[in-house]
Amino acid sequence: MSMRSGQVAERAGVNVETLRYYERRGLIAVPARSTGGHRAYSEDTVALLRVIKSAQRLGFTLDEVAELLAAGSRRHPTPDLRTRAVAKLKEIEQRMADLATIRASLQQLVDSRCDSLTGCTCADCPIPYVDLARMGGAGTGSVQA
Amino acid sequence: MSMRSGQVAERAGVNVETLRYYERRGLIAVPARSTGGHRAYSEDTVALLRVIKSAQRLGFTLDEVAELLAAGSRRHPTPDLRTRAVAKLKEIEQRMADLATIRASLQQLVDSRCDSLTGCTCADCPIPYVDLARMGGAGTGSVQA
DNA sequence: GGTAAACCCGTACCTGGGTACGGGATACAA
DNA sequence: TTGTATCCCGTACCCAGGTACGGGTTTACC
Repeated sequence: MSMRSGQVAERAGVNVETLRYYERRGLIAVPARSTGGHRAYSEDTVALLRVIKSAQRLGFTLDEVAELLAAGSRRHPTPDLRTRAVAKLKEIEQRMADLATIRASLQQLVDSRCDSLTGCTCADCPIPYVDLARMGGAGTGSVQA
Repeated sequence: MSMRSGQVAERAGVNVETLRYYERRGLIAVPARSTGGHRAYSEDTVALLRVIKSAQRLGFTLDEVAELLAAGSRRHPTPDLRTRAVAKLKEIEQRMADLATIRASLQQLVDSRCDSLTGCTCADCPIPYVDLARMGGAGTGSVQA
């Protein structure tokens, strides 16, 4: 019982084009074809797509997901997922720390009653001094579905 | 005492190309030109660039910075900056909350001793169920210098 | 057997914030 | 005056993760 791309896409909640894109990226296997050339997917593909989306929501990039999938398909897998999850956890925490710094600066700006980026007349204006250590680091960090 | 683009860029810690880019985007004024056509900037430009970079570090996009600058240059400015800062604060907090959710899921994954995205044999495997409410929302949220 | 929906392919486009390139002109010092 | 450092301009490219387009098949249903 094979499924066509549209069905798979709908059931996994992704765009049809995304299937082709993932195929190109090596995230999903090249599927069998009908006599006419249409892709014929197995049920597993839907589950795999859900796993990929889950991993993305956890903050893994598609490259990382591809590696994890490849590692998982080898027998006697290294404890790669755990290792990477721990590393990712650190990344996430760093990003949260950066956001906390930004939040503090913004809060200061609000408290000080600034009303203009340039000609602000408030005493103790924080704007020129906003200076976060270590910015420009790792992660642009899109984390979305 | 006007400065050339290279000097301004160096003093503000940005690339020369970035000056042209900001000019195109309307973030900095179109500068005067020398007889030969070279841009002649005033001292203020350096300060403005620093302000722009500060605002970026606070999480504002260049479009938002442009609007804030435009609003600030009108006399009797509305308390626009404060208003937007408050809104941005909410955005930042939402992003932090999302990251906290991700962190919790990752932590669960680590704790449950998962070792494969697909064929994980651990009891209580969280991977297929990672499901963050409200993802896919507002912010890709690059926050960098 | 007709027709409409779904599928095929390659390729271009999108967002955001820049950076790089190439060929030509200018500025400044020796 | 000549060298060379800097600047000019338009345009293309970079990252990630897709999405859209257009023209041509195939499948499914009546």
